Amino acid sequence: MSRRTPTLEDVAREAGVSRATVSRVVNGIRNVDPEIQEVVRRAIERTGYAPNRAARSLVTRRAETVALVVSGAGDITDAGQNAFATRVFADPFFGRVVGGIVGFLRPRSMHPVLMFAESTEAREEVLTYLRQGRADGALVVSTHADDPLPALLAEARLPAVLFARPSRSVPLSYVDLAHRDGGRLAAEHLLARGCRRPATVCGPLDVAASQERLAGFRDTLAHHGHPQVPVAEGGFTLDSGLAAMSDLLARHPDTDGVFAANDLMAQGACQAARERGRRVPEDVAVIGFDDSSIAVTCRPRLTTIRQPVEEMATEMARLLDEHIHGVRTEATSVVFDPELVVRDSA
Amino acid sequence: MSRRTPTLEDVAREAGVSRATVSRVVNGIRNVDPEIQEVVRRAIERTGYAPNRAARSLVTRRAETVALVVSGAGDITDAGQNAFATRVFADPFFGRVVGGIVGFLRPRSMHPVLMFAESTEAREEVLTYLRQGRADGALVVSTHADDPLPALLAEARLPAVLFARPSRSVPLSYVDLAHRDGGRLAAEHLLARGCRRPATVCGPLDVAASQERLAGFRDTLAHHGHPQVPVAEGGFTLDSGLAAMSDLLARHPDTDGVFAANDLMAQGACQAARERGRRVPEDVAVIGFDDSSIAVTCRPRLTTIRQPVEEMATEMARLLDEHIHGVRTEATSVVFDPELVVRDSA
DNA sequence: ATCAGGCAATAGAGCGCTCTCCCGGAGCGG
DNA sequence: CCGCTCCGGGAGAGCGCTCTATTGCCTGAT
Repeated sequence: MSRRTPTLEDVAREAGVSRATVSRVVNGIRNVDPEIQEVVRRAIERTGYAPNRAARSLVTRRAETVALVVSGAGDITDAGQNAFATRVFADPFFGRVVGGIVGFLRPRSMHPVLMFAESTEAREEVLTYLRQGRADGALVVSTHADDPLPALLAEARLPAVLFARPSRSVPLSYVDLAHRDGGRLAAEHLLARGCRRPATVCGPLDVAASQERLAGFRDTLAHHGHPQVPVAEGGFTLDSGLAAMSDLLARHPDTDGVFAANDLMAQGACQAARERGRRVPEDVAVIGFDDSSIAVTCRPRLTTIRQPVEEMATEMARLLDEHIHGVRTEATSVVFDPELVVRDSA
Repeated sequence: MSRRTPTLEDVAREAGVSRATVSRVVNGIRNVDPEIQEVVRRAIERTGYAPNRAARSLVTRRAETVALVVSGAGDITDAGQNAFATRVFADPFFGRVVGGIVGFLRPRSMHPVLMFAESTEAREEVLTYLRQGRADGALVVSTHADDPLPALLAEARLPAVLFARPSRSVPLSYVDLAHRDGGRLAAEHLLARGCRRPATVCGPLDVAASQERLAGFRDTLAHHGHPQVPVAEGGFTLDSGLAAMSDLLARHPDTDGVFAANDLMAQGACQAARERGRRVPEDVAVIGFDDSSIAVTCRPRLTTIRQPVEEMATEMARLLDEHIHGVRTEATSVVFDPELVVRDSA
């Protein structure tokens, strides 16, 4: 009737075997007599034994945990800490990332530790966390280019995998999308629908993905007789998309097709178009990017370029797992293909 | 030039003191000669020492980690695992919860482990995780009433705090909102605007919060001469809100004010109203609940009942911390007050 | 009968840390 | 000058687990 939690020792005594034998049964390794196995299993049941992870980690040098780091650039004030978290998850994109990661980790009984790294101290804390062995590696999703975290991780030789290619080359594995192809698909679709005056609400140009999407869009249009394409830069938020679209329509009232670099901005663009008396898609076609949940919930439903975020996130987790277990040693990149999803907005 | 990570022993040797002294400096306990403190600190710096958490946890019996469990009822298939995660985070509500929790944990150098418990095995895993001492306690956010997890946690005497009062009484602390007052505020606002035919798109009626919001709304209207109020039940999603509103308008075309039990459904209700040729708020006023990010991003911007989710989440973390450290032993509830936020939709 | 070889199970040495107990010296009142 | 307290510091016993080395036993070849 002791209150303390049972240990291997207790189970061993209960089963009348040694600690080592119980350990083998628990970890399912080496040959253990099936009969004894059963005895041990019953003893475990009876005592309600659960192996102490700290003790195990101490000797295996594995935490069986990975950190999921949402990383920003710059140095936000202390007050902005939880605002950052709120803002990050306001974008359905991260939910999909989490979903994909959990999909891989879970069957392995692992769970991600959620960390935010938008300040220098926060980044330092991530490094410390990993160095202390509380997590075996990090999955990093940067919200901004010029995120210093990847370089810090690489320098400290800590296992990590990034979502998207870092702006400065860093010897870490990453998964990415062929953004340029996404821009191309958007351009081709607008042209196919007969748009004469295409334009784009691009993402922040300090983000590589934005540049690529824009480049793919522009290049394709240039090949089809549109050397100049009106561009307005947004910040991947609904508001910024709305503003950029207003700006675009003010400067080029005859715009009849717009490629927005993500769905949130596409939604904003639709609202701006409506506010200025344009019908979507009749007067102006709008095409988004990501195929996030809002693409189907907003009206009109968005035609968009699908980014297989879940699969990409799953691949991240797989790569990290391989790095942690030493199966993979070289930094690797895996690039996914975008896909056009036609709905109502274009 | 050894490759293995430095231990206390190494630092002690480097500083010319004992292991115990270094430990004291690291943990900042007891009086250590300032001079020696400085010597040790420099040794730590030089060796790049980071205390091994597994070893520390082993002796302190603390993981300094809490689990953030998003729990659902029922028994979803394996394939639905990451879909569940994706869906959960599609609701901006959870981002706010995460933000509030992180806001409390972070200054304490703690980080939440994200877990999903929508199946029996997943729930078992949460219990095992805690029993193994990988986390010191759980913060539970249930998506459905009749979630069996709280009872399991209480039975296992594991520290846990819930978001929202559990449907069946369970001896665990929780934070909640005065939902009834929220319903009352919504009713009063609609009446104040001069609505004659109020109705409501309520939430799933197996959720206590939905019932309370509905009750508060109904009671208040009854007091003001509206004994019968049309009700359509939704599922807290945009689609369900849209469908419920369509239904409502079909059955009661003269409806001129609607209280939707969350913002997502309010947004759906606005879309349904528009599809049926009603202007919002001129023809029909719509009032939401939560004051989530979509309340300000959707058009028209939603008048809504604010739920201070971040503060509630912070309080959850605080309560759990107190339970873990034995400062608080009795299960406690903290109830927050809702607040009317007037924007454009009503 | 002897002994190599293989397999099941045990013994016991740590993993890196905390913390209690102990010791030596300084400070101080009697 | 003695003995007491106080305080800074060290020694060492674990925390609960894994894993290597080892023992004991049985089989089968010599």
